[in-house]
Amino acid sequence: MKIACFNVNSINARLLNVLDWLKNAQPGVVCLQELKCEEHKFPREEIEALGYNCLVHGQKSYNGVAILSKLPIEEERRALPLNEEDEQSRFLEAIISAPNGKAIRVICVYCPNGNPVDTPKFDYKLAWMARLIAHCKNLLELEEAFVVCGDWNIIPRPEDCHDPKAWENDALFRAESRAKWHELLNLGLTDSFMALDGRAHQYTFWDYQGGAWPRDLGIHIDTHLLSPQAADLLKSHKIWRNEREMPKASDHVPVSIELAL
DNA sequence: ATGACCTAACTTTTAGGA
Repeated sequence: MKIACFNVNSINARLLNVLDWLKNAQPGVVCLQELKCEEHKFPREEIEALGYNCLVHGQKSYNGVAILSKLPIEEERRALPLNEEDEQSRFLEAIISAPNGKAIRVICVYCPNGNPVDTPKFDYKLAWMARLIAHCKNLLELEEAFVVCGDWNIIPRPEDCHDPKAWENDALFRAESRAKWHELLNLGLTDSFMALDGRAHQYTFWDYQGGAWPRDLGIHIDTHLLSPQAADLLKSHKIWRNEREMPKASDHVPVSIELAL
């Protein structure tokens, strides 16, 4: 089964791109970020028509996440524990039932950007990541298969961008942000990109400005983290780079993994 | 030429993105 993540930068502005990609890629599960709409404005009928059950955690204008699943899906939570009062829709966790009687937990994340770094936005980013780390630590104790995927808003390595110098004081590349990333991985999670590829300059986001796409000046910030039980099932990892070329493309491209499930 | 984008919103300007 294919599990994908895709920051769509408005689901309604991106609907035709998303529907085309779903038909082409045929993922079983998709975690969407940056819906930029409330649940009642989510294009549920069009997506359900392709065979997906939709869990939607929307928000007016900003943020917003969803999980689409061809298999039965049940919501677990729509906020990180101890963060239920968060006004920003950035988290959605569900249990997906496989036909063989097995189940997999899927967590969709849209981690905070955190810029500018000398403001409360950066503190919010780091505190949000700390809560996610605590939650993943608890989930790992269950010794079950789970996948956390989405837009991390963290550039893990210098080679995950074109010019590390240009990013050195940005919230996405600051030492504090990358330390949180390492802390999360060091719990015992597997980054599917690093496990199966790991090459330099394999970007998942290119800014709309400055000809970033034609010049290939991107950053690698979208990937999947897997519990050991999920990592045992990991077959492949793919960045759908060609999607960035499409008319009206999002600034992110879809990323998918194949699990033996 | 030192700029060049995109989106939602009580739209004619702003906030946010990364």
